[in-house]
Amino acid sequence: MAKKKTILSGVKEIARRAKVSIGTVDRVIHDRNGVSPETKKKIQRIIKEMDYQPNLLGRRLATHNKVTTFATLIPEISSETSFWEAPLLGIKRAEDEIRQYNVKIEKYFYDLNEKDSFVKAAKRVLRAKPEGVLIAPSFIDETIDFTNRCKELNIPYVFIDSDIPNQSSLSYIGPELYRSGYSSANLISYLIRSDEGILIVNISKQIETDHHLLRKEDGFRGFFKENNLKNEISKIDITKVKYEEIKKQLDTIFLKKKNIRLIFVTNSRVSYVARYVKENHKNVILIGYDFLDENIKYLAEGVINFLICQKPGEQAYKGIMALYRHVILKLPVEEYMYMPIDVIMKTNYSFYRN
Amino acid sequence: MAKKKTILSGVKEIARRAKVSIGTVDRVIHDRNGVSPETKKKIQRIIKEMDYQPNLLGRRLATHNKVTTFATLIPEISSETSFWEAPLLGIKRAEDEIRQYNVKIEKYFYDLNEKDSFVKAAKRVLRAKPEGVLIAPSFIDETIDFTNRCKELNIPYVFIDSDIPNQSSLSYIGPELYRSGYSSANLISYLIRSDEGILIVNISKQIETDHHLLRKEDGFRGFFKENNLKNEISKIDITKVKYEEIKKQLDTIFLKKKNIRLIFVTNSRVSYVARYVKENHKNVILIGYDFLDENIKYLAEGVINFLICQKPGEQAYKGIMALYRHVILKLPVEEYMYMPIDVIMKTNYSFYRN
DNA sequence: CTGAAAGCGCTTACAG
DNA sequence: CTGAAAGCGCTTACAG
Repeated sequence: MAKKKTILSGVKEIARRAKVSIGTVDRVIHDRNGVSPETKKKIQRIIKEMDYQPNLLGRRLATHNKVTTFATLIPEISSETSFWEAPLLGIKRAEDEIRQYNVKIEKYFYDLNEKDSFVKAAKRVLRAKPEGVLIAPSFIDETIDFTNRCKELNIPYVFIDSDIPNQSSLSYIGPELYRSGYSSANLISYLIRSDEGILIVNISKQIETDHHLLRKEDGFRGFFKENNLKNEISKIDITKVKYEEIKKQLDTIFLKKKNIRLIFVTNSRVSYVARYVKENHKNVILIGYDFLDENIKYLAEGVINFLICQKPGEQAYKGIMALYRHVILKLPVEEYMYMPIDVIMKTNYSFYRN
Repeated sequence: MAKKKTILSGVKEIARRAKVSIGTVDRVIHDRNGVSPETKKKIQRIIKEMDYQPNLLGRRLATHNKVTTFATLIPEISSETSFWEAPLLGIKRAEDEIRQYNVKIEKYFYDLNEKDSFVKAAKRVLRAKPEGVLIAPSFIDETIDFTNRCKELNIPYVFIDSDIPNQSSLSYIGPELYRSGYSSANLISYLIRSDEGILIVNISKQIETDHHLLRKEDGFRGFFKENNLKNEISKIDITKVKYEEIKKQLDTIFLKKKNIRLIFVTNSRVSYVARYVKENHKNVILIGYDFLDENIKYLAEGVINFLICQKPGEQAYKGIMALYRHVILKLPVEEYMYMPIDVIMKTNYSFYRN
């Protein structure tokens, strides 16, 4: 077969029509300097006419040697909760997928109980000068300091897990926390009678600053109020994440409130409460958050009845892919990607993808 | 900067080490004829040593002009149910994504109420000689006839929505139906007292052959039996998918069974029952399947309380991507991809991705 | 301001 | 049985 020069496409066809070289076409496509206004206009018109879409394969192949580095800044996996395992896996999954486009991901971690560790890790991130950052913003003020520096340095960043609004992040990928508590309340409204009591349990070393939990609690109470449900709602805040402490506080509240029929734990620490419920033979419905091994164990046993899950692995995966779309592909990225609010029971968890 | 010939990679590096041309390397990689056994062995050894992974970008770019055609064979969207809208959207989403690799998708449809329409559409698919087929196998025997022909012609196929085991399909992507009913029963067990009755409603023109519904019903009953739940379970099969007929049968059963507190509709036709419940002011909990506009409307109103959803759009999307992975990328494909069993309420449906 | 050439990693004829 | 060359669509120096 003789070479068919008849059907050109892409930059070549544009160049042919505009009677210029493909180099000039490339300059216009990327809005680089050094093209006369007339030539530029003509080429832009032709691009419009053809509805030209660049072939990403060609583009990526041609820029093959350019390494792009992203940084991630998330809590380390601790003995208190293995929650952050899933996001890390999501980051690695994204990394595997885009490695072939020469993207490297440098992972930085901080201790959820140490503000300082966040500040230090953030400094190291800045020193590395990545071309994009994924952040789980546990400490609001410190995060804002950090993202302000990113803005100065023109480094795009995405938030996962919880949002800090109005920080011009490229995207937020995670739960809508108010709605998450609201929806949990909806489920719970089916599980109790009007004369039965509810206990809300917040477990976190720094509850005052832990906006996650408070937003969820707000949503929870919002649903009950809006729907005029009159169940007695008690609540305890536990700031020492130790079983003995948790047991003490639960013992106290159970003594005071005899009608507690259901416990709602506002985060992944529900397994501590599960242990208590199991050891003390409490006949309660127990609902908590997150698909962790320790939680699934109690779910399978029937001690935890429902887990609300919001795909933390997917959040991180999508966060990296958003950076990739923005930085490499130069494609638009959704500003908010709210995760579904998933209801997990002992009979459907095996099909769940966290 | 002078050309760095120092660091070669990929086929070039293999060729350099083996002291052959890249053409010969290519022949070995694709197991084509015309390479002496010794050369072949040597090259294979080097490939192993280097842990060589082909660059898919380069590969796809080089084979850019080869058009691959897949066919899809699913029910058309009918006035009875808009269920098949989501899979069609999933197919289109996959098509958009792999269009740049020159994949075309030809879409064939059949009428769920007309076996013959399936047979005819299947014939047209075969005539088109696609390189892969996605099938929603509503009619078992007819599907087996069809897939047998595909096997003869070496055309790979995937099933979505419901499976026909042992038909050597490349993959099944859809619900595990027994487990789906089983899990629904688990949820329902929280919603009723032991003295309250349950009504199972199957709605389909051909219930005897509609393995979907029966498998779900089995799973449902299985849960109640295994957990020793004694609720009275009634059931009706409705084979005329018309509101008047459905109303008549529901009227009859409600007259006979005074303790019905919860209705479980085993497929997406739950909106018919919702209309009945609403118009007749029945005080029941209503649970059904699938994220359809007509169902969501009743969910938002509070007439339907829960919908079980299994991402039909995702099923079709993954089905096409499985064909793409197998046919184009020559990568392995999972034989079973079971969908999660999602619980949708009026408060979380807006975040759901079907 | 513009063009011609080389190259990204691979595949595809073609020649021998 | 093997090699040399052209090409996929794009980007990147370099020369003028």
